Amino acid sequence: MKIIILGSNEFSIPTIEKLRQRGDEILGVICPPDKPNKRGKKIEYSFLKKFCLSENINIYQFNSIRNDGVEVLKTLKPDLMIIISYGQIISKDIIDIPKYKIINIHPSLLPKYRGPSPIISSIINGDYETGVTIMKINEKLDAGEILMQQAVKIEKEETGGELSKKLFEIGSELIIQVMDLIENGKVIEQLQNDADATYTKIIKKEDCFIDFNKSAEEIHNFIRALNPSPVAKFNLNNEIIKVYKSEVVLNNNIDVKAGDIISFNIKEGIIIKCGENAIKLLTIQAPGGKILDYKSFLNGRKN
RNA sequence: CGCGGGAUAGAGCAGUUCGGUAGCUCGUCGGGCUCAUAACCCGAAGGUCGAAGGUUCAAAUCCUUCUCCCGCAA
Repeated sequence: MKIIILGSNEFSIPTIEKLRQRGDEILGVICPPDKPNKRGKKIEYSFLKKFCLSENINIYQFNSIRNDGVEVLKTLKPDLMIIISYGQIISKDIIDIPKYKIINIHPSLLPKYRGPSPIISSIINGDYETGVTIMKINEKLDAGEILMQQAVKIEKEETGGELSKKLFEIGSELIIQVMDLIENGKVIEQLQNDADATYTKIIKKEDCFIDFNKSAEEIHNFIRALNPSPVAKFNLNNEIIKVYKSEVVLNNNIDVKAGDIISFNIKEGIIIKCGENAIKLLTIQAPGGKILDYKSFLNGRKN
């Protein structure tokens, strides 16, 4: 088939590679416009764009795909379009361009966790299982018919980044299976039950601050969900400290308030009291500094 | 040219203001103590001070240029 991919990051890459192995033709990859500047230096292309450049894949970039993209897409005459983590809303006239419409990899067991942050939300909620859904795009957000779905276990200490990688890897395999079914006319479209739908919100920077009134368990899940991006953080002596890894420490001392520092030394580590139990911060980062394990962080630091 | 921090031993840092013996903590290795230890004591190894040029009797430190890393803001 002639395929167009819409993606913004590296999670499209497994799918692109598998499609090429399968013998499909990638007409092009649509990715967002280059961000103008990073730290006042040169323009840095996205990982996906760099990959496409090195693999000789056509790249299309539209400020607004609804306005600028339609004519180009019509000209390309794709059989199928695949959306993998692309920020913009797709309008009806675009959906109708490809012969087999547009399908999407959504990293959750739809209709659960519709919206922009399904992976992070599932870890924050302490779920033991999530999944990947291949669905058709329609005008409503993440509400199209389900073509294929697979449950995936969430490992105990798995981070948001690790789980994302895993889910899109599995998603790329499901895409291949779905395409086989489409070609054979055997694909089954299953409606979502909107009554069961749950929704996730976009995670903003101000949402990343740790609330120490919550239980250590919840905070630990929050930290690993937001690792490596956008990263959980908290305020320590007017410095914003990012936290990448943590572990729960049993501590039900009533005399210590939630948010108080229980220990801050190399021997015992950095331990902060939470609403229930306490949390030990293992890997952290000060502003302007590198990501450090707690021993290195404390080492040269005058307390 | 968006704002800012940084590069010194394997790691984290001090020293740079005001030029004059390369330091601290951790780790590593060796030894000791101990029933034992990730604890404690003693000792050792480990450096082109990011790169290049300049000033100087003398540069980690002063001047010029460059490279790389990171935080914020978008």
